[in-house]
Amino acid sequence: MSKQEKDSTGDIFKVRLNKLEALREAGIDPYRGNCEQLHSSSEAKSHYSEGEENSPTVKVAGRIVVMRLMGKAAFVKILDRDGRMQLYFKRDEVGEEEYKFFKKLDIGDFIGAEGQLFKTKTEEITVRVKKFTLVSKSLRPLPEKFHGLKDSEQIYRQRYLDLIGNMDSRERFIKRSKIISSIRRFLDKQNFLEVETPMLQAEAGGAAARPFTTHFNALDCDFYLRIALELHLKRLLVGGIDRVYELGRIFRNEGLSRKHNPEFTMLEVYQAYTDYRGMMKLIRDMIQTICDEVLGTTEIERYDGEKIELGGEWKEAKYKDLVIEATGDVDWFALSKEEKLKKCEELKIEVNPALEDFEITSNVFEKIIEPGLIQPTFVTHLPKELCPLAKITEGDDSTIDVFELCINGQEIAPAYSEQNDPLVQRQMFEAQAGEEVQNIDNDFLLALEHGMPPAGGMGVGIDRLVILLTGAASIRDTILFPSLRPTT
RNA sequence: GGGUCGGUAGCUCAACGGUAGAGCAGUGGCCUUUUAAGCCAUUGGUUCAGGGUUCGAAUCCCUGCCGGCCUACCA
Repeated sequence: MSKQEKDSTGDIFKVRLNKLEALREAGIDPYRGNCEQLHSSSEAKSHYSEGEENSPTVKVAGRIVVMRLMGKAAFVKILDRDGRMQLYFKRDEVGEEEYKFFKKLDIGDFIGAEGQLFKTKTEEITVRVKKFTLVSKSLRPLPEKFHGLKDSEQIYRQRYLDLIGNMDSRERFIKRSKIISSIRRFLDKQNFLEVETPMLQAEAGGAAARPFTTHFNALDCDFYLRIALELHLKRLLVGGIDRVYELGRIFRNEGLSRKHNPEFTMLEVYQAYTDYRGMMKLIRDMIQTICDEVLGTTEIERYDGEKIELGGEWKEAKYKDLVIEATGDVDWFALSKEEKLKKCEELKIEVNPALEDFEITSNVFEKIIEPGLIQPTFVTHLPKELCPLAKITEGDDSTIDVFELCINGQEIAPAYSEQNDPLVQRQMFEAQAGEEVQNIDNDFLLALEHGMPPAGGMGVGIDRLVILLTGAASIRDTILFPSLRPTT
């Protein structure tokens, strides 16, 4: 097929391949060139000073995302890490031959450009290009320039296209990274030590979730991907690292939803010589510091327009009081199991009748109370069955010293006064394990028997925190590459 | 796993039983400050896949694949 015939097919990829071939014939290999990026787009813009003669020369680089050719001059927008920047190409400035070459560039190509800054008549700071270089060629078309990429599947599978076309998505992910670095700064400043513990574990403990299984060839035994960070971090408390945290990925082999991704990022923090009340202050300070450093406001607007205020003191409420309030006229906790089930029916809460009493109550909490906790609320005094790793409340052996911080209708962070009595801990494990006694983490109990200082501990689901702080509609909008079924 | 909605040009979307279209992108022209630039011309389709109903299917039915939402599972 001749070049002419290929061109007439209209297939963009083939047309671009031909352009690439033509460049190479002319002695230009766009994948061999490079350029200097002295300024990012926003750095360049910050160098502008009124009056073009005062403005310095800048060297910028990025991907062409918009091209507006007007005969002998053109406006182009490039995208770099800081966003978009406009370039102005004029035949009389870059030279006739160069301008001819420029006109053959495509949207999607990477270029480097240098020139003086000026303001257009609509006040946009723009580079008046003097010299430019093609440094990488794009062979595929970009998504539509105005609407961007809309197809959710393609957004997830080809996130790079989403990041090029959808600036709100791009900004959300930048915000995620800034939130995480803000968290690290906050904890480091208070002398917490960041550590890394095993992701591959012979027994996946610290939570009640189904783990992913893998095989460890060298040891010839099945291993699990971790489902929590807790048990290793507490071993470090035993080891004398009395302020410790880990921020990393954990894996739970469970359903996918708007609020769940099988691999997600967890922060767990342990501080000795404090308790769950100390954790309250820590998490509030931490979130308010993020608001200050990253968002510049404590007021969040959700995707549906509802406002969340994160400033000031936060509400506190006892679990039991919330349940009684939500279930109305009767004392929920005085009801028999049958009466509870009946009440659930009245309240239109689907409950599996085989569940234990406290599980039915937990269902009520998760289905009608938690979704209503939009403003930050510390829910305290949870029933002991829900958290086998925490201390029993003094003077009330039915509850534990714990809070669950709920914001945006989701659990953002649970925190405990950590159980450090090795004998009580063993009992709790045994009661929970029932028949499956072999699953008890004896190595962890051995560590506890050596003595663990009193401590407050906390887990923060980072993805959900990012959902909250960015007003995202789904966890998939906060994870660059969410889990999807592979395409064959 | 169940329910439900969707999959049409590279992208954003029309057409909803009667010849598959538009805008953007692309290609060829015009245009020396544009802002989703504009103007003229023009290329581009196994309508997700496979069956069925029908004179005729993108459209109706069935099965499958992929995804969204809801739900289930879920410390």
